[in-house]
Amino acid sequence: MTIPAHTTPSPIASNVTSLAEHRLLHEEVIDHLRDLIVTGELLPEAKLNERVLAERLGTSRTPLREAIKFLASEGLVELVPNRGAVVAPLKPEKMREVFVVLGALEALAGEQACRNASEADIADIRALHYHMLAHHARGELAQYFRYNQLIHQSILDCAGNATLVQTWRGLNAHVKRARYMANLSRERWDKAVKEHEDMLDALTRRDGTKLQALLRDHLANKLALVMEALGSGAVAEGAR
Amino acid sequence: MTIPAHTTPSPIASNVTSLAEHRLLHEEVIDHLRDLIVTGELLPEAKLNERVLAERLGTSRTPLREAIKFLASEGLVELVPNRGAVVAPLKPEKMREVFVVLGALEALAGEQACRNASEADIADIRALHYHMLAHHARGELAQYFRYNQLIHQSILDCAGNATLVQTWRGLNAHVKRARYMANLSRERWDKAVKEHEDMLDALTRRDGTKLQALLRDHLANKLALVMEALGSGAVAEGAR
DNA sequence: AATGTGCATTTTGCATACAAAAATGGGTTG
DNA sequence: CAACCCATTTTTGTATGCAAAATGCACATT
Repeated sequence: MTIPAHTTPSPIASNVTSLAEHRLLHEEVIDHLRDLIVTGELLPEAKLNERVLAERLGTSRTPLREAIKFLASEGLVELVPNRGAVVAPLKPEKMREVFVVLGALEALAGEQACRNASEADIADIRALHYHMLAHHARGELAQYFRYNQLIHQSILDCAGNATLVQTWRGLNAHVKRARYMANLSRERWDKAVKEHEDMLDALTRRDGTKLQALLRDHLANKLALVMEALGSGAVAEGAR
Repeated sequence: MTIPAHTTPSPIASNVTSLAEHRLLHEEVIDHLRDLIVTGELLPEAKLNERVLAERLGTSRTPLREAIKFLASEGLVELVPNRGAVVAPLKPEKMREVFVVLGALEALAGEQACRNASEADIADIRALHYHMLAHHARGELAQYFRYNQLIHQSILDCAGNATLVQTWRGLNAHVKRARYMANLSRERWDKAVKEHEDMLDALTRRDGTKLQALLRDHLANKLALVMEALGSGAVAEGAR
């Protein structure tokens, strides 16, 4: 029933920190609502009843509606005129699209990262990598995901392109959402880890072309994984 | 004082048509406000006074605030806690970032378009191309831009990836905004047209690799153009 | 039984009201 | 003359009110 911490306190790369003081309500609501959607607590196609949701989030309808508009622009919710909003459906076709675009973005990021990353940046990523390996070895899926995400995000950060990061983040939310629904076979999991090894290797050697290709493949494999899950009707098994 | 029609009635590629009936107020406001920002009628860093803007757009503050949140997610406005929103500044660094990402997206689109486009699609793009040439010959800049945008959008559409289109659209708004501020030398203009010739050629031959490279170069040149304009202090000369 | 039809309820969309925070400005003091 | 302080005004952030649209449901009709 508790909500996983997904606000990514990101050990490295804290670019958009700032607001220390008491955050604004509608901003809180944006993050809270996004979290509910990404973690699958609000299932795809679920209707967002304003009165009910506002009460659940402890606000009035106004900040909630503003948050919904924000998330609509991110693509996580869909606005239906005069009928409010629904959680964006999780269609296989949409997933395919998102992964294709993410592939291009991560490939770009990988290339740039090989150019721009400092040795310290790479060391940080290596550290994250070993954390991830540890969690993989212990079969701790949630923590594995966490570090996996942090690694990808760090590579993005190293590209030195905040716009790229922001764009990626928006699309990645969809992936995270699918992740929560897909079960990971040990076989696929091992494969993914192996791919990460290769990626770290390419980054260390600053072989941008190689890293680009690896990231594309990695994303393609993730897609295949998600498609399996979606195809097998495991779509609606997200929460609770 | 009148506002240029920027809602792109798009001769070809009308994918997201639907709502025939009376659109919702906050949606109107989103488009109207985006237009004001993209055309430079609202200059970068301009403060968005809710009371004034609401009056100007003929609504109350509620739909306006919802629109602002939506556009904030697109990156066209920035939210400052307890101090409202401002039109996103138009920094050279941001432009560089946007063009790099757009380059990757358009390259991806070009590659996919060479695979997926029907002959009819290509014929349509060719038609747009000739329209553009005509306007170029007559020195009609605004109409040239219009068809230029339509061509790029059509290539995107041909990629058959709605998410790609949506992502591109959001970033492209920033470019459009810069466009309205940059003056185009005849020399650069001719060069851009020549590049479009090559692009059409590659698309016709379905040479995805070539088109990809051309699009990347084309975007890089556009960036150089915008940077000139921004660098020469012509930033604040948008409107009025 | 299936399909309309009209009324009651719910829900959305927009406007307004109110409270808290920030800007403004004028006067005082060092 | 500049810097600071405090009261006033303005502006933002949130909650609430109200009208229009949608939904649900009982009942009538074929």
